[in-house]
Amino acid sequence: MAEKKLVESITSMDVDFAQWYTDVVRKAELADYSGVKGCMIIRPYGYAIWENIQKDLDERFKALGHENVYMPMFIPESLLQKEKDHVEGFAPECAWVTVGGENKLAERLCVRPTSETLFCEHFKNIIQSYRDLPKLYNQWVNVVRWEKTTRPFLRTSEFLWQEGHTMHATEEEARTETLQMLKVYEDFYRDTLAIPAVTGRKTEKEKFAGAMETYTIEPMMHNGVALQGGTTHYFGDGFAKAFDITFTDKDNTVKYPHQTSWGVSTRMIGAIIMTHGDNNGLILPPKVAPIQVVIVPVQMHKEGVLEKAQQVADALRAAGIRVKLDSSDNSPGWKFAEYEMKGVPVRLEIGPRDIENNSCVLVSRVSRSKNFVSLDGLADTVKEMLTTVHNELVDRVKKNVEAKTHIATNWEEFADHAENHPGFIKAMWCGETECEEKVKELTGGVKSRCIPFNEENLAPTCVCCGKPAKHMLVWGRQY
RNA sequence: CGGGGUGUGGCUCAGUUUGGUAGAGCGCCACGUUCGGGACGUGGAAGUCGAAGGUUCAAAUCCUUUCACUCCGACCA
Repeated sequence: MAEKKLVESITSMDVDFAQWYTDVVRKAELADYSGVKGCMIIRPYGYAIWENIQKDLDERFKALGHENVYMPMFIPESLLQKEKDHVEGFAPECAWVTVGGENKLAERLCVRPTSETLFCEHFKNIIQSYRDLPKLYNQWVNVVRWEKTTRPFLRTSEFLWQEGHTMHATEEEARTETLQMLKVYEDFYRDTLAIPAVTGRKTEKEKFAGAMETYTIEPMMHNGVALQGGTTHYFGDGFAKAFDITFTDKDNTVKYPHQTSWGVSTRMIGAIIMTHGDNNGLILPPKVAPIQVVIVPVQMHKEGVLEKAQQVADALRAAGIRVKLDSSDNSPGWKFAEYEMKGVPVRLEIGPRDIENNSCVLVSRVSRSKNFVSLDGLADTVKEMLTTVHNELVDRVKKNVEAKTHIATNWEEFADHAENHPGFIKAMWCGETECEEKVKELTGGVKSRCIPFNEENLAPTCVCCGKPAKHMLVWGRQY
C-alpha cells in the first residue's frame, strides 16, 4: 500500500470504488454523459477500444463460418409477443415508438432490446430445406433496454453489442454451437482482454427469457464483484415452434430447427476498467489499447530530438504497433501522468542522453519499471514488452480471483464470506430456486453466478437447506 | 420504483443560515522563459447562478413547482 500515487485527480479505489470508476471513465476520456438519461457518449478513445474489440471478435466469428447481417431496430408489438417467456422477460424494459411524424401508429413499435423475434421472422422465410441449414448469423448493433439504474458501460439504456443468431438442423449441432461460442468468449476474454474468467451454466432462475439453457462468462472485478460478461443461449425449438419455422429434412419429414443466440456488449469496456485499473487510472490490455506505445520526447526543443522520436515512431508503426508521438508542449511529467491515466501499456521516453547512447527508455504501465534499451531492434523489444504486459495482467487477475474465491460447506461459512469477504463463494446447492432466493434475501444480494463446468464436490448437502446437493454453484454479488 | 445527495465560467468548488446585483483554484488563449514524474511569469477571454413561477425596492441566497445528474437499495446484459 506504499504505492506512490502519481495521478492526483482520481479518487482512490479503496476510498470509493464507484467514484474511482466514474473518475476513470471521465478523466481517461472514454465516455461522457448525454442529455438522455442512461445514454452515454462514447468518446473517440473509448470507441477506439470498442473498434479493436469488434475487429478481434469479428475475425473469430467469421473464422467459424458466421456471417454479418443487419436487422431493423423496430419490432412490432405483435411480433415481440409471439414467444410468451420472451415477451414477459423484456416487455418491462422496452422503449416504445407510438407516433410516426404527426400520426399515431396503428401498432406500436418496440426499439429492439434484443433481436430474436426479428431473426425468427426472417428465418421463417428463408429456411425450407435441410440444405438451408445451418444459418450462422451475427449482427453488430445498438439495443435499448429502459434501465432504472445506469452506469457508463456497465449498464446503459442504450448499448452496443453483437448478437449472434443461429439455426441448426439438429439439437446436437445447436448445443455444440452454444458451447463453442461460450468458448470463443472465454478465449477472447483471456487472450485479448487479459481477463481469465469463470464459465458455466446459469440456473433456471437466472437464464435468459425464452431459453432452454443459458451459459455465461463471469469475470471478477478488482473489488471481488462479478459482472455477467457475456452469455450464450440454447433455445431448443421453442422459438421455431412459436414462429412456425420448419424445414424438410433428408428423410422427407418436416422438422423444427434448433436455435442459439449469443452476445457480448460495450459492458466489456467496463470489465476492462474494473478488472485491470489501479489508483493511477486505466490499464489497457495491449491487444485492445488504441495507443500501445506513447512516445514522450524529452527536451524536445534540443536539436534532433523530435526528428529522432519521429523516426522511432515510424519504425514502430511500420512494425504494426499502434504508436502515438506526443509532441505537444506539455511538460514530460504531465505527459507521463496523462498517459498513465489513460492506461497506455508502454511508454517510450527519448531525450538527448538516450540519443547519444543509441537508446531509449521503456516503461511498463503495470510494473512501472524503467528499462534502458537499444534503438537497434526496438520494434521486437517493444513487442516483447507488450506481451509481457499482457501476461502480467493475466497473472494479476488470476491471483486476485484466487485470493477472492472462498469455499463454504455450511451456512455459517457462507454467511461469513458473504458478509466479510468480497468475492466468489463456491458452495453446494440442492437445485431448487427457493434456495437461491433465500440466499439472496439472507445475504442482501448474493446471487448464483453459474454452475461451473469444473464442478467440485465440496459437501454432500445444500449449503442453504441441507437437502442432498445436486450441483456446485459459484455465488457472488454483481454489477 | 423507494431512500439520500448535488445542480454557480470547460472542471472542482466557495458564496445561500443573517437577500444588496458573482468569486477562487485548475483548465483555456497570447507572449516569453522552461522541459528526465502533472513547470513558471505577464497579460487575456469566459458564468446571470439547472428551469419555471412567486415574495421583495432588491433573489445564487427565501417560498412553490419542475427537470437533470449522482449514490444506496429493489429490478435487469
